[in-house]
Amino acid sequence: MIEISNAELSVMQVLWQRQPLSANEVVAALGNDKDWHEKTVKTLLNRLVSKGALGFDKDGRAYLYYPLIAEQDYQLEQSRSFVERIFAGRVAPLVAGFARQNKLNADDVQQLKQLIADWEQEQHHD
Amino acid sequence: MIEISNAELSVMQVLWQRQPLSANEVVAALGNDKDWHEKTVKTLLNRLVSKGALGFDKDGRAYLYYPLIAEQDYQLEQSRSFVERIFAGRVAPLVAGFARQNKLNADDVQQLKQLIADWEQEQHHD
DNA sequence: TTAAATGTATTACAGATGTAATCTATAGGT
DNA sequence: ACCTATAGATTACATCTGTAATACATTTAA
Repeated sequence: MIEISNAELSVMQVLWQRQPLSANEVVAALGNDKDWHEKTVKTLLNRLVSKGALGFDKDGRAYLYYPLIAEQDYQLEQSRSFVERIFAGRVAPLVAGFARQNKLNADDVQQLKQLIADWEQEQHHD
Repeated sequence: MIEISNAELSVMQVLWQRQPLSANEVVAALGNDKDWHEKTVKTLLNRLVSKGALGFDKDGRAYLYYPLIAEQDYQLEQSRSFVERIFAGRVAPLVAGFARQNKLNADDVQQLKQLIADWEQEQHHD
């Protein structure tokens, strides 16, 4: 399993949004949120390539980077391991925490209801 | 915010289960799951005390350790920051991932339905 | 054609973390 | 009253991470 650090994740998220991007484009995209030196971003790109999380094509002397792992796969694996570690594998208590803190909005609830409906539908299928 | 590392978390979880415990009792409790040297566990206890995550009372030359932060508070904060980082703050997509992977069981769904019912109830009382 | 600019690669360095070993003080046995 | 076993404190050390600076190569402007 490829380990992606917090800072590296921000870089991945830029490239999951739009790809491929040159290093400078990544720097620019991060500029809004992060106050990182250009050199820092280049280091992160480099480490992500070493780890096998990013690939690149050459465009003259510059590289165009793109993700080698899908955001959804990453999200699934991270969710699984987080819920395992913190909630002994059960997701409901996590949602309960959000509910208790009024962190659920109508959209969330709507989506959860739909998920439940789908799940129950699935149970009936033979 | 106190940062608790992965290894340290396992120690906290033992003490959230039962408290207070001597270092040796913690070592014993961890013995089932982890293959850690006694010295390693002592180091983790020490770091957790330094970080303010554990306190202790003296019992002769030994210490009896107990958590200074509540498991529920820790879970809430970790959930919040995880969902923020990975899912832009919305919890429903996380649950959707579990659903897609058939990681929801009837209990989970039952609890989610209850949460939703409570939430909707709450919306009504002005 | 040569020098400057710019892109990537390499090196840097402090703090956190995993994983202990060693040091020091003292409770308890003889 | 001592000695020894043991508990906690301190030190160790490699790797990962955040955060760059410097080195090196090569495109391109003059």
